[in-house]
Amino acid sequence: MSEKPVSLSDVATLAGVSVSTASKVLNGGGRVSPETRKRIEDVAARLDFRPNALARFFATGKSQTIGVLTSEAPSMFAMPVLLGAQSALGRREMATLLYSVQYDLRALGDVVRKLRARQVDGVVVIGDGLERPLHSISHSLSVPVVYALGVSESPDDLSVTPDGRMVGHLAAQHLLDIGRRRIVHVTGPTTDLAAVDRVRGLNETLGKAGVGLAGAGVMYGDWSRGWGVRAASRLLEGDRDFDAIFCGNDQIATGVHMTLRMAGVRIPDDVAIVGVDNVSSLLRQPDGLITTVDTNLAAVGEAAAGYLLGAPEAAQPGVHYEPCALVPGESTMGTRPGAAADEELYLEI
Amino acid sequence: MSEKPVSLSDVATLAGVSVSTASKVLNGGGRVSPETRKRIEDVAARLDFRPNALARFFATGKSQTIGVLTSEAPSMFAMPVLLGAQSALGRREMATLLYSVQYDLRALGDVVRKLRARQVDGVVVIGDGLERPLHSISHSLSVPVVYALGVSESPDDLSVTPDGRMVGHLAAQHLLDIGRRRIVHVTGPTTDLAAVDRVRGLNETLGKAGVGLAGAGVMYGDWSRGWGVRAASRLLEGDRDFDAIFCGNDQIATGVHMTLRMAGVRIPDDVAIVGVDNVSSLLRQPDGLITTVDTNLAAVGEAAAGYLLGAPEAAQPGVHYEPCALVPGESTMGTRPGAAADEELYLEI
DNA sequence: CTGAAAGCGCTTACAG
DNA sequence: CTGAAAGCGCTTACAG
Repeated sequence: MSEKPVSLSDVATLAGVSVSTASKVLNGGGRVSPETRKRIEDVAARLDFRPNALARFFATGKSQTIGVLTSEAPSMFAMPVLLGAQSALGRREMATLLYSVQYDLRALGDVVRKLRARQVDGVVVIGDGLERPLHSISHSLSVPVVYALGVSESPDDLSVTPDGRMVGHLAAQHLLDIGRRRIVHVTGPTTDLAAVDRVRGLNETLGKAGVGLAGAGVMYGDWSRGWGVRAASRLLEGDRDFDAIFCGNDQIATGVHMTLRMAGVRIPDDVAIVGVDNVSSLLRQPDGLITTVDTNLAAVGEAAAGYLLGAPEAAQPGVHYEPCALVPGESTMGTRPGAAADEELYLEI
Repeated sequence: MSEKPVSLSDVATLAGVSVSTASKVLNGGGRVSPETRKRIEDVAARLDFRPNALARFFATGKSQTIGVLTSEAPSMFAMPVLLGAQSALGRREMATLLYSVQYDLRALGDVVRKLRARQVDGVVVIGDGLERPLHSISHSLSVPVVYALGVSESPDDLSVTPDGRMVGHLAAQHLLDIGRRRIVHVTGPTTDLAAVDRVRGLNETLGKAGVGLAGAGVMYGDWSRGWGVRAASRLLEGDRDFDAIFCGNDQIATGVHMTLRMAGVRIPDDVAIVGVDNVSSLLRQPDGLITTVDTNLAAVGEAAAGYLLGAPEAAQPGVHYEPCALVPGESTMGTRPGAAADEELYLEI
């Protein structure tokens, strides 16, 4: 389909001016007479002139490109962050160069070389949560680097991550609001700072209300549905003195939900459940079954891109926390009247 | 911490040759005496010479970059495809330029301009399943375009997507293998080709075994957990003459699972359940609870990249189907002895 | 086997 | 307000 592309000098020639002047006009700047300007703009429009970005990058030494690093193992939580960042970058005419790497030093070294060779103007490193700090690559690049969905090992770096304490605050406040006072917490590994932050927020809000955690305290495990199943079984074997379970994520909440219902526990009447992550919505199949805290991952990505492009030297190093939001569902609010109309199809085949 | 970068002419000077010769050597080609070659390579290594990619792209007119388009709304299923493509591209020294767009014509027009301005050498369009055909942008680009996780509206385009019939085959065969004969199928909308393909595969394999679907046939609905809950409730209200449920995805399977267990149905003893997508593994929290068919999304992305780079004119237009794989879990195999050791921690706080 | 030279299409001081 | 010229760092026929 491509005719040979129109160049700046084509435009200049046809407009009867020099390339310098044409360049100046098309980049919006400089003192140029209105008539000349208009003539050039008209010709450019008529020829559908598209500047050769490769030539421009070369001439300016800037690629108008941001490198985005993501972990090779596909954690779906990185996706919204990635798209949030891409969207914010796109708005500023920046392109997104994606690299997926294993976060070991050797692979990182390779990718840093590639980023340098391509002269990226900045880098966003997307992590995989707070279980491990992210290797800092800032010292091996001369352009700004921001870390997202994870925290850099170096305190001199800027990291953006969901506000885990706020997750705990929102969940606790919601459960208090619906009158629950005997709350237990089932979550992931005690070594994962995401779990720890949520516990902290939970305790802060409960503490203010003069309420303590019910039962044996926090049940740490892993992040799987299977752990939710097992944790709920244990709770059922105990004194059953609880009216709400705050789960560290939606997978655990699903496991808990399955197990409690199987035991005849009514949800939310007997026990309310809150999860975290809003997974059903991430899967594009929102069902409102489980009340959850949405960690707003797109905003994390957008914020990271914003810090990168905004005023890199102005943004304070350290960890920036993005606010999250509670998404009410049936596991705390019950079924709303009128919901779940039976509009499905039955079909013989 | 960047010193001024080393240029090709620095290398040439220090090696006592011309830039032409240095260029030839460093690009691996040409007739050059072994001594000269070695001298240049040594100097390049010593100076840690990294060619300026921007200059090279400009000189050659090729950007060594592939544009990857993905839908703006973050469907997590696109993530593994994206990473698979990026990984295959990276292996060939190609970079991945990511654009997320709404798939409407106007937004597509904009992004096509950007892709052209940046002189991408090819494009992968990542779709969002088979519910709608993808707009074809091939005619507005002079470089090859491949469609993944979706099918282009144009039969002249090459599309790569998971093999939906094989999903049905595998699920059916697995259920037959474990002795089930009264199988029902609960799936998504009848308008979604992914659902339709799976139904077709299911019927083919059951047909060969002389088994028909149990009950009222295929239950079409949506892809949500909520639909799984409602479908299972209806089945429980019926004659209960079924010993297996093949669910169109894992969300539906989870809803079905919750509901059956709540009703005291034993899984898999009374009813076996199979889902699709291997979501728990995509979430990096595999739990083995539900037998599922993994659609191998990373392979879809890799295949798309492969067609793009391989021999674009050799690859036949049309739809290419990537094979998928069954991942057995407790919902058909029961708990394996020794599994689910109770290694979690209890912690007071 | 090696090198001088032109060229890729743009930007950017600088001079007029 | 406008233009001539140099330069960005590499590749690529071409001549020797």
